[in-house]
Amino acid sequence: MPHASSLDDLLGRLNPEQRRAATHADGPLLIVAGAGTGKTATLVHRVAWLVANGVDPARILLLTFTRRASAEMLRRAENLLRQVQAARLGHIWGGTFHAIATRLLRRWGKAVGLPPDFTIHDRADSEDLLSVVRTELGLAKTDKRFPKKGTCTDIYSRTVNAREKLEHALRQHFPWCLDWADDLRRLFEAYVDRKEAAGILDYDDLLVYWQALLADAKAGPAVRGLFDRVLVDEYQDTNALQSEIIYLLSPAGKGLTVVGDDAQAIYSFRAATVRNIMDFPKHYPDTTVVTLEQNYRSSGPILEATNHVIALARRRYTKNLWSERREGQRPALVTCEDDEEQAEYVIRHILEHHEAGVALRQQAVLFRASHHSMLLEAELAGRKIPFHKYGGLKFIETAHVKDLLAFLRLAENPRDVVAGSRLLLLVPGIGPVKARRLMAVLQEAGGKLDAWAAWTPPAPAAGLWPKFLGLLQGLAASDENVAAQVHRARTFYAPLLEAKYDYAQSRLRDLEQLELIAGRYRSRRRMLTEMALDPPNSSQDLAGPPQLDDDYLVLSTIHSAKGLEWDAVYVIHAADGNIPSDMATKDSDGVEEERRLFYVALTRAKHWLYVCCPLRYYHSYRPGVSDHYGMAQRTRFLPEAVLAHFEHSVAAGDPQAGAPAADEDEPQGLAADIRSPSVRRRMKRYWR
DNA sequence: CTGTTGAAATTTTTT
DNA sequence: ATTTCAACAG
Repeated sequence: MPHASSLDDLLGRLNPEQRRAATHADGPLLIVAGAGTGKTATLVHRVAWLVANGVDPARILLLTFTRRASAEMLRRAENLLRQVQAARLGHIWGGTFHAIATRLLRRWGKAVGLPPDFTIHDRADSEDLLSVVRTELGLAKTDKRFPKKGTCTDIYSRTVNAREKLEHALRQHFPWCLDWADDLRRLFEAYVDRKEAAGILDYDDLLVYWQALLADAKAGPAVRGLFDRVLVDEYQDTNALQSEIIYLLSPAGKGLTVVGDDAQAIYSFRAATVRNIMDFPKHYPDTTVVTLEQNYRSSGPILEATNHVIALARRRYTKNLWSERREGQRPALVTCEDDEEQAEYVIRHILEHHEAGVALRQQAVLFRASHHSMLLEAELAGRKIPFHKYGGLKFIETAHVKDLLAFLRLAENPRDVVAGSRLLLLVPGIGPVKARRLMAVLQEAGGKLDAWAAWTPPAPAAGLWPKFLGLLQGLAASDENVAAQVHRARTFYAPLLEAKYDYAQSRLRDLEQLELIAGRYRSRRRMLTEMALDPPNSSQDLAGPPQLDDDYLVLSTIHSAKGLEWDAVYVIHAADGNIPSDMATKDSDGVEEERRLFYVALTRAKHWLYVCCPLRYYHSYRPGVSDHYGMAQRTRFLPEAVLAHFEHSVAAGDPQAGAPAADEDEPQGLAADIRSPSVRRRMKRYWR
């Protein structure tokens, strides 16, 4: 081990437990890492240590929760290796379960009957295909309403990922759909056939086929043999199917390292189960468990408070997070009158910190549901404070972007019914019935677009049809770069867009952005795969290489904030009904998960933490309630005993505005409009 | 068949 | 506010 001694110096910066984990030999290893305990540093050092000790980087598999986490870890490990002048990391296998599955299946999928050029459907595509199949089966017109496509997809996904029987999944998670069990079964069977016929894999299939590949008598050992070391991050958020994949990759746990924190399990709605991490030592005899408890992230008072929040949870791996830091401000619990006052308060403090030298990107506003930040976004936009929103509606999910990508997708896979129908419906005179027939024709012709040339379009489509067909044939045969293909589709599509949507100008600008970004991809297939697996979060993401000097505030759902940290964190809408979400309070498991979610939010903060609770909140619809305002209660996760660790304050209105209080009998919404007439106008822009 | 209009129902988090 | 479905005119 030529570099062991210099690496030792670097390892010396770790605490004893971290070092034990980083330099563990090759028996199964479970690292239980509390929030802010240097989990990433430990993993990074472990990767570097392995490579410095002669493990071939190309035989290391690093599974992370997001592509971003993977890139960050590889970057830091590479850095360490450079310092000890050891081997380069080179071609380590890093990425999400789904991304790695794609790579493996493109290469070895043939062994389980997959064509190498399969198409990947994202969540929305899966819903659409399921909906197509549903109408074909005639399940749409029944006396009682059939579950919505989104619900159907959730049910399907759960049975696959949790490996549960349909009845069981329905009883546990979708009891109101129990009546439909038989129809759902028929639907799912037809859906599976349909995907197979069209060469389509959805997210769940990527895992299913990976599992099948590993279980295959011939291909299994070959794929397993690719890796000497397997490291899995965020193990508490893996599901049953993923845990099987891990098992098949390393049945005895040799070379296997998993890292996680049961107190931060927040993805059970995606069928993740905390049992994976709890039972790990049972599944892999001789597991070494290392627990990281020294917190390096948060100030003493913040850690004190978050420890009390999570102490009220039921949990099994007990950790006592401690820190050497005592100093710091206590976290604040801020009571606000309403949403607007909350936005005022948050912005005021963001600006104060900013003036004191804390960059905007070192500050984050966190919330439970994507729409909780709507008003804040409008206010930020109005004051020209730059921000970046993670989670929620993605750029890729907007109708016009989906339309444009559908051109490329149909050219890539002419059997893709979802892309095809979407395009056909754009043509005037073509409705669902003709679209379905045309897709059937295409399917029978083995995907040859020429099959459409024989078709006589109805009068309204006569002018457009030849151009439409010509474009698609051109794209299908095209070997131009991807940007040029996007350009051709955009030129054809622009007038249709203008006729179909409001705010055409801003949508057209989005498509220009899309054309720019297309230039980054080597091939059309590459681009479509990336778009499905790792879509850009917002149009800002597409705007080109990030400027080092540009600074923006971070807005994020709590889920998307996982693994990240900021100097100042503002948790908004910390009221019962939002945190915990009303949706999740039907059983105690749901409430416990919401508690962990709240805990994740609080533990993102390094120096300043603000928890805001608006007393009055707006809800869009509630049966039998005409009044659209409700009175909120502080979140149940901050009972009196825990509150002792918070500083209390009341967000008084913005002193600068000096607006008179609203009249008692005047509806609040109207008063708000009068005070700030531009807010509503700005809100409208949000939906573009 | 298509395209439009209206009414009823629904409500989160994401690879 | 959005999605879904039914009714109806062309």
